[in-house]
Amino acid sequence: MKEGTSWTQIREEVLRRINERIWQPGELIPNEADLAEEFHCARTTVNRALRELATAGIVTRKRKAGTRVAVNPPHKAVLTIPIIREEVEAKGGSYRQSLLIRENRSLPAFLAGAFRVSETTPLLYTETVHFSDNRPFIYEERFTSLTAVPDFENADLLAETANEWLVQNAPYSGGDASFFAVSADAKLARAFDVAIGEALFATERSTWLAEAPITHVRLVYCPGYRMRTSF
Amino acid sequence: MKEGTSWTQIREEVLRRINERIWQPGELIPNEADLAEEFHCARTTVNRALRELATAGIVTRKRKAGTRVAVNPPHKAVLTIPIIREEVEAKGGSYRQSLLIRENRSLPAFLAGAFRVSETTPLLYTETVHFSDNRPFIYEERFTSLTAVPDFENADLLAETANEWLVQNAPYSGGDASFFAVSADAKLARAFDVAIGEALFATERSTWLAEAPITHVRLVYCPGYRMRTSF
DNA sequence: AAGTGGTCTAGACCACGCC
DNA sequence: GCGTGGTCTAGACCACTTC
Repeated sequence: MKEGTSWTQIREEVLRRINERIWQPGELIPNEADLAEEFHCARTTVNRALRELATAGIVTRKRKAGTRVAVNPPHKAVLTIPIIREEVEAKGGSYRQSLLIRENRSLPAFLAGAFRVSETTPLLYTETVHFSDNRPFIYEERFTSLTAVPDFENADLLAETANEWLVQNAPYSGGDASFFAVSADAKLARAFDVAIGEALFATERSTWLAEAPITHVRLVYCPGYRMRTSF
Repeated sequence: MKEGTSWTQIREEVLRRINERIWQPGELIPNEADLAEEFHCARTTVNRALRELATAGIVTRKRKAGTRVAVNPPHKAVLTIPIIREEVEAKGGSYRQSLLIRENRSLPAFLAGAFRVSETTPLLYTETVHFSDNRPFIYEERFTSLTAVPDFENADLLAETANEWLVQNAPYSGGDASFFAVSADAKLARAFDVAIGEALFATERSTWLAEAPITHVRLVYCPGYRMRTSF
């Protein structure tokens, strides 16, 4: 049929009225039926536009109570956690990795809180340096549960990074991540060729599949690295 | 009417088939019409389910090419950037701020790349320490454009933080953020009572409204702080 | 009880993109 | 060309929430 207004146009118009304070924060905006009449379109189309705005946190919707302009702008940013090889190559660098350690280890005590496997779970520990244009870029320390991913013990980690192998072979249902600063210890200082105590950006991530822990990884980035996002 | 299957049920069933590798990564899944027939529902309902999965990055969709299981799990995390007062109070701490500096400044050269205002734009510079239970929590340095937000010059920043005032009074259309590590300089070392050179976690954010820069802020967190998120 | 958003249907046309 | 997803319609019933 293609008459009236498209849902994206309605979304933009509503956004405009909110940004120009025609509809104030906290204020009730017209209901779907009225907006459909104003825009000469079906109520479904208005619904789509407002639903997207609600998902984005711009408005809040409740049955019977109606649709209101959200009081707080959505202080949210989507963080994309890239595959290291892709991050390096996206910046035009050449990627290389060096596998330093690969051995079975039990869970170290300091990880008991972050990585919830029992002390007897067999784990594979790997330590890898990722290079960008032959300069050390990321220092990776990873524990992977061989209970959750038995095949990982036989993975060829020289051809493929642990990250890539797991992405291809171990689905996960959730995870958590943290971001912080560390001082370079002797090992990191040597790896990055900086002084001991240098401030480095680091992240830790755990992933699991239906409550079963899969892997825990700590990445320490080279000096000066910034993780970026837009919103 | 309420027959067939709801779109959430379809979404869950598709997710199940993907997680159980019934549909492999990269593989083409049946088209909307066929799935609608299988689930005894309208094509619109299948469309809704698959659209949500595409938004979440679980599948990729192209006209004519069809719907495929995404090769990479969505390495995405939604980062909520909290209001500092709320972050402190959510952890059960008592919040207090101390406004150290409030004066007009022109744009410092080192920010020219990050905060794109002209050199002649009048800016208000504020420097604030945020406390949690009377311990210094965050050191904030902020530049705010008085062209974009003239009223900010008269804001009562003792009653309300700059962040809160801007959230209430200055809508924004976008922004970017970066996350990194810094070494404590003399000022930060004194503020947090740590040694010079200590590694601290920091973020920088800029926001703008329709290309017009509003504010640029650098937050340096207390030693040991971790920013966390789940996915 | 009544108003409002949430969802579903059946059908239609359109837009993109592979061939 | 033509198959596939993207969108829109008009109508209907449902579910939740406030009154």
